[in-house]
Amino acid sequence: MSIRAIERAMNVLQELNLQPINTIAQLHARTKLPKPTLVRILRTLEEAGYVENDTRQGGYHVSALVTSLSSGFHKDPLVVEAGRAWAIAITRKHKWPVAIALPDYDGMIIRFSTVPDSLISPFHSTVNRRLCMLTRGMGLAYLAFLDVEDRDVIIGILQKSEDPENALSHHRDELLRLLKQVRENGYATRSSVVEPRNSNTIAVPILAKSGRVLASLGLTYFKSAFDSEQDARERYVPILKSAAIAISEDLSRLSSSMAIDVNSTELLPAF
Amino acid sequence: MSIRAIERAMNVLQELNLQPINTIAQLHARTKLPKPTLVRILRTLEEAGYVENDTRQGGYHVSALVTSLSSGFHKDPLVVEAGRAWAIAITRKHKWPVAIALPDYDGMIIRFSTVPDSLISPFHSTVNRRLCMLTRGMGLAYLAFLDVEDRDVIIGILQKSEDPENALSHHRDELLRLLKQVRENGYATRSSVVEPRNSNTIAVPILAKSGRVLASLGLTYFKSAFDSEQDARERYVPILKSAAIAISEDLSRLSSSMAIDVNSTELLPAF
DNA sequence: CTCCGCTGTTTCGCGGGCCGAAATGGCACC
DNA sequence: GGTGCCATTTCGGCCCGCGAAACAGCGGAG
Repeated sequence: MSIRAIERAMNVLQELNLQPINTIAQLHARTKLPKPTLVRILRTLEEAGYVENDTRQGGYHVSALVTSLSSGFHKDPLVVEAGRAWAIAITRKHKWPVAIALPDYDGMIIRFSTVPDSLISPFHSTVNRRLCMLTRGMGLAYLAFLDVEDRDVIIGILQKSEDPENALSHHRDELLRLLKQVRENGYATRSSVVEPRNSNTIAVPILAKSGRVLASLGLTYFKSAFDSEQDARERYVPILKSAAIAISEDLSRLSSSMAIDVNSTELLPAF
Repeated sequence: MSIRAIERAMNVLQELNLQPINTIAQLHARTKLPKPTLVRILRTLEEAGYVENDTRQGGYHVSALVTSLSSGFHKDPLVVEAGRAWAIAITRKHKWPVAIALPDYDGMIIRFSTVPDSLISPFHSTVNRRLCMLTRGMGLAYLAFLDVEDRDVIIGILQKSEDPENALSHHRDELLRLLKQVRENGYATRSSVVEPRNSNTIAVPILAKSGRVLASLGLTYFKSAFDSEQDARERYVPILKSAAIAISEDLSRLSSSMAIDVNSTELLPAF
């Protein structure tokens, strides 16, 4: 009962957001649409200004105008707003993509990702993607720092799950040992039994000043870029930890409603 | 040669982003599309999850999923990334919408706006909107702090413009007097001869540590909410000034590539 | 050079999907 | 009950999007 052409166009636009550059063949494979249809849809989006056909690179990519399709929506939690600039700064300096994930019932949802900023990264932009709590670095980094009561509620929920990625919830001792270690280390990594195997994620919790865990901050890299896992951890764990602390500080300043800043006006230069 | 249904849907989606809630009648008036067509497009977008039909409020609005249409794009300048959290914090506390604008040739372009966050605001989300340099608060706040050389280049360009909003460029003395006053005050406001008359904007420059002006930060309010213009200025100018300084500090920390933070790891708590 | 396999793009005639005037149903106010 | 105005549904016609097929433009292999 709805308009097929529009559904297709929206799917194409979503797909275009998943990669920096998209060939017709890739889009054809992912959307199952006939190529002439894709060309027509892409031309339409291009004439409307949402898409650019980069002939040098041989493919299409979204343009700046796509932001106008969502500019009316930003109800991101403040922790995402506070964290996004830090995430971008890390990616600029260290190249690998960084993401911020928030808890959602029995998993984590990625709310911000610098994948598009990361030139070397062939990863898909993973905004709005759901991550399992027990096998993903960003899930573990959150769960491990949750207070015991809330944590046990979530583990209870996970035990009812059929998802094999939640299997660890049935081995409580093993799970608690893992969480304890995450807490001691101050970071978590993705389980090695889970896809994709050629990359890994290091994640740290973002804590409120009160100590409550709000979100997690994760960096993803290709294993092949480092001699060992240990190398990557030694390099990025301190960076992520200090960024998490900086986000936490920004956050408390922001939510304190700028009372201090307003009072200190007399200290300001004359502008 | 392009697909009409898609063009229409994209226009509707853009319009939906301009107001928190949109009735069919409003959309009909703005897009000139027949109402049955609108209903069909909206149902399509709703089934795809981009739009919600809020029957209580009697209208449609974009949903969280629209972010997936632009999640692959964030090449915002760092100053926008650094400033957005502060803009949101101001709007949360003081309700009025706040925007960040960047220079673009002979005008300013709004790159971020908290209009959607501002419940009281019936203003349109103005992201990507162009503002005149000489009549708008955000333009003057930028231009006044530009170094003399660059400033004169822009004034030269403006003098060639036919736009009546750029008329002041032909009265150099008057213009320079205005800019001098903006510099002394540390803020600018929108010219009173320009639409919309029922609101006003107070804007301050965002300066790099080097002193170079990067962008402007503006707050818009209804005149009727205050006894006088002076009341509004006394209240919001200090807030905007301190926020601009905070953004500037965040920015220099972010672009210093976090070298300091990384080295201070030993000071961190154990997480 | 020619063939091949792979791209992205254009052609074109068929058919069904989108279109919108008109009708319907719903709600608020007089 | 009447009168607007609203969102939504109906339905027949016509147009417009559809996609198989053909075309064109590579680069590499034979």
